[in-house]
Amino acid sequence: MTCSMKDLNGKEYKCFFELTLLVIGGKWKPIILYFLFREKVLRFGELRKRIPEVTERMLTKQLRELESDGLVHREVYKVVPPKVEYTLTPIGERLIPVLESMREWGVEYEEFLYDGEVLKGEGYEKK
Amino acid sequence: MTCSMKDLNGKEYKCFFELTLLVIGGKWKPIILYFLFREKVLRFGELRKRIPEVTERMLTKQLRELESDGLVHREVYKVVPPKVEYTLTPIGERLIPVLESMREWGVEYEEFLYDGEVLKGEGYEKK
DNA sequence: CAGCATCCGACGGGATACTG
DNA sequence: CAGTATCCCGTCGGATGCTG
Repeated sequence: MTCSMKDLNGKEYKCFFELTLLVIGGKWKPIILYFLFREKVLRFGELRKRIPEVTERMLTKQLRELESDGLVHREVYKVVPPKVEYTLTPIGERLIPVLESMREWGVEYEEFLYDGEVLKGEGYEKK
Repeated sequence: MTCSMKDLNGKEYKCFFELTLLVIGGKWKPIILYFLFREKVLRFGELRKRIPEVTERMLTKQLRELESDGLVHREVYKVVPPKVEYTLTPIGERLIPVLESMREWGVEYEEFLYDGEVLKGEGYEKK
């Protein structure tokens, strides 16, 4: 496995792990992708409701990045009031199994944490 | 899927995707994990040789985080000159299939990029 | 050999206010 | 409704130098 330098929209990556991380690494991207996968078509405001903690600015930014990376399709309707719908592209959908496997490992990992190998005697508290 | 707030070593996460991203998200972590998976036992200097671009500081930092997150085991031999060996823990090994699926998607995604949906007419160049 | 300490720049991401 | 435009700050990660 040689890891030569390539780049994606100005961001560098040395191997395919990193390429994938570049694309899904934004703070809100996995959640956005997951909601789009579950509900197929969502408007901007609908996404906001489903992810209440995100600010408009960040939601816009992350969606634009997902769009320019080709994972999300943005359909603009020329009406008043404005209407914009977001959907996954085919390559975006192919990412879902990866997210699923990450989720599964996360579940397992959390159990591991509570079983105490790491947190043994460190005063960790669950909120 | 409700996403309530929890935290891992002070870092917050709302769902299992994010938990996994917290743990593997460091710039050099996937590569470190992958080399440890392939070669089972590696000393600090051996890791450096395999990842020439990383600085000592960053390699140390990422290894310490992986260790405190329970993915990597650090074995210190009290000899002169110092000798430290790194290995994957069981939960660390269980992460490998996830990294593999990320790598596979990355390969597919790169093909998609070169087929031009995203880069069509944007002057993208392969180095 | 395997590190830690310090300094520093870049940028990811938050808060707030404004608009076609 | 679906965004921009500013401002700002914390952190990630690089460079360099020192040590048990």
